[in-house]
Amino acid sequence: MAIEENEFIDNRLEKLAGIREMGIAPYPARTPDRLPVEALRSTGETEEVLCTSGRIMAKRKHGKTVFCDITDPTGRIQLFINKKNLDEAGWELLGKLDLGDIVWVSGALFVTRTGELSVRVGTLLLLAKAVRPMPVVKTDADGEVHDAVSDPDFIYRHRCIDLVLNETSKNRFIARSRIVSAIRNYLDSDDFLEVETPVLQQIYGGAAADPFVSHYNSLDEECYLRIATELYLKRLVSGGIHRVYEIGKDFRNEGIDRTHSPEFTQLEIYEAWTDYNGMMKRFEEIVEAGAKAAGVWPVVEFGGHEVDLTPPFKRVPFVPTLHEKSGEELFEWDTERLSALVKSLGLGDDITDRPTLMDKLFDHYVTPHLIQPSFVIDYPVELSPLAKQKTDDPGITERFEPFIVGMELGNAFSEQNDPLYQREVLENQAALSQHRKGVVDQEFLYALEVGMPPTGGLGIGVDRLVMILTGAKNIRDTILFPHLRRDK
RNA sequence: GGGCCGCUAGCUCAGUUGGCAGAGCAUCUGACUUUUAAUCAGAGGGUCGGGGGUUCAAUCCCCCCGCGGCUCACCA
Repeated sequence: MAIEENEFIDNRLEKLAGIREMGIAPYPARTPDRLPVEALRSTGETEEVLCTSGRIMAKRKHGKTVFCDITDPTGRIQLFINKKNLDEAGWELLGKLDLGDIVWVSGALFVTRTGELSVRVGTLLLLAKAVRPMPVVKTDADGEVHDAVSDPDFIYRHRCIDLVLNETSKNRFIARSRIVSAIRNYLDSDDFLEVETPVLQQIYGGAAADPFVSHYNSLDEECYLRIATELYLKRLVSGGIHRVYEIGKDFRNEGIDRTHSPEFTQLEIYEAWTDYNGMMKRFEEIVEAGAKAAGVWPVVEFGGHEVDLTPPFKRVPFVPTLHEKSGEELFEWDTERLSALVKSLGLGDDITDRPTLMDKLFDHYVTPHLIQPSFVIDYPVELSPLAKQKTDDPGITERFEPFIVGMELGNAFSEQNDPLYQREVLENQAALSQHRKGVVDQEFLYALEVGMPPTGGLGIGVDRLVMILTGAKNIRDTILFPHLRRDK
């Protein structure tokens, strides 16, 4: 398929041809020595000839003088290009340059009479000709941005333009990278081992979600993209890797919305000789490390809320809080009455599954109040098949979910390590499952049977944590290339 | 999947109670040797998301479809 034709591209292709006719290679392989733009700026006025390179973002022509603004990731600087300072070829080349082209320049630095530090360009080289125009965004003297590219579809499909034109977007992805580095650094320096477990799995588990299904051609076998790393990581704890974590993509073949992406980044950590209380501390410290890396420690603003990230986070017990916020002793109600209530609240019709009813009611009555960082603790056992029960109350599990600004950021528990109990729960669950009737991960149970020490486990939705720490309102704004329907 | 909103020039957006389609920026031509949303003079640029219907006439009204946004549902 040839490049599309339009007035702008045709015009640039003509200039490109003209440049080649001049004997200039428009896409040279090598960049002569250069300083980053910001390094040049911080040098200030000097007679010394310095070099830099960047993308032409603005061009103001004044006859025999042309001003250009060029940028690189470090900043922006003005070029002062005067016919008398350039050789003839350089001046001719300038006439064939457009906004978006990537150039290299050398020259002394001086301040113009309007006070702008500028490169008095003596040599001008083309490093890459842009044949497709980029939208032009201008900022006026008051700092007001005009014609910003804001169409989300355009931004998601053409992230390269978003990153060049939208500073907040670029900074958010830089922050994301630093947050993830800080988390790794925190865990690595506390003797955790980072591992990689299979993405393609024959038996998927560790969560309740529909998987993406694929196929091994050479084995002629169905396989699944993982929905969680949990079961593999616990096998490693059994194997004596007592502090272990993985950061990677999980895939869930379910709805896409503001807080759900079918392909998302999950951090799971497992630590022997501790329990869910230990995991609460880990979560608090991970948030602290991330917030410091993002430069929002200890208070971050999100959606009009001042969120205080200072530990300890509030502990919110599931059942008492549900009773308090709803004003009813819901846990004492029979299933029929709960179902009717859920229906009357418009949360779903004909739900007869007790755990699901409880979950919905909790989401309705409690979750919206969890603005400041909170751990919802002590979930009913029915909601938590992989968690250990409390010794003094087998109806409650040692489990928590962290919430910030009403958003669930993860899930953690004192891991169930009783192999007989775990087998029973998983087999019962599998018998009821629509997707994989009777399928139980025997290797996981094998590992528990061999013996797994008391262990705390914690999963964190990394994209959502990045949302909180960078103010992103949609999970897609934390993912460089979010999934979109085919563009037709 | 449901509801609501949107799709007009390369970009940001007006607009037409149904009657030859508009602006700013960008582009092209010209002027200009310290400008910075440069300025001035001129020019070009559109399948008004796609298809069907109603009508003398549809970008506008109706139906279907596509893509997107918000939201509800689903989602450990």
